[in-house]
Amino acid sequence: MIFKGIEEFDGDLIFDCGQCFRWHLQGDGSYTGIAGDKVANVKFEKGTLEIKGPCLREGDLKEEAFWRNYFDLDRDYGAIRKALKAKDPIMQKAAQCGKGIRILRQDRWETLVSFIISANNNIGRIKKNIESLARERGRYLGEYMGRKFFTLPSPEVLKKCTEEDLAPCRLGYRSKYLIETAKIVNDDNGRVIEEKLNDYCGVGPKVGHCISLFAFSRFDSFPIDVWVKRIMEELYGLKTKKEMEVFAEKAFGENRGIAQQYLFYYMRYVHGTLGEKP
DNA sequence: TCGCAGGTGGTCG
DNA sequence: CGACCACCTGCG
Repeated sequence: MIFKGIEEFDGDLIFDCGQCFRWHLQGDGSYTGIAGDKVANVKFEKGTLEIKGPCLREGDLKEEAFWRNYFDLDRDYGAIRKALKAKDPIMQKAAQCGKGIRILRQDRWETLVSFIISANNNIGRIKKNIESLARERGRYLGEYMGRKFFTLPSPEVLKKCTEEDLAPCRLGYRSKYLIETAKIVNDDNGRVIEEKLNDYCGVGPKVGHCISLFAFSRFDSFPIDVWVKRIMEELYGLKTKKEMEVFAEKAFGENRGIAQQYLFYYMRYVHGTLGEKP
């Protein structure tokens, strides 16, 4: 499946800026991963996005619509970046470096599960926890490019699990959060409700904002994690989270969620934990 | 060994 | 309310 004429798409940024945890870099620069129950390999080169997958048929309009939506292809990120660059000199640089970032439109339940797991956790372990949960309780889809793929367990499956059942996943105290949350979501017929985000167990302000942004495309959500807090202290001289929230709304406006992604990536670039990138 | 990691929930004052 | 603090786990 081919999408042409895409101006802003950088897999290294999209798949490694903290919004998703199930995509893996391949030797050729492409990414292989899973979204919902769809396994795929994604490669971008010179304005052309190529998506391959074990179950992908050429000309499948439904599939095309799925990936177009998933990668938010109809949004003009160039225009958003341009507008953000005009806000201040710091954001100008951040948005410059962040060219190619897109906010995925991820499955709500999967995003909820992923970010409950992310709380007080590090990326490496978050990824392992999620894969482990999928492997233990999800549905096996098959092997693709040398890797076995499993879906995440549905609310219905997860609500029936005990903490003991989930022990092999090494989720720690997050196990009971997931089980409790699964019960609530299951009672709502499997639907994750945006207005109820903070009622879910294990969802506080930070995780809630991540879900709003990454699953509900609420671009005016501005998740403040320790990294964003650090860089805003460093670059903008702000101290408290409250100050940062107020500032972000005023300074970055309705697209402050994307601004957050640019800042997050920019900090890693500045501090050299990332490879060279113009 | 001990602190820390992309916070949250519970408990005080 | 706002300010603590315990919390599973694995890595450095």
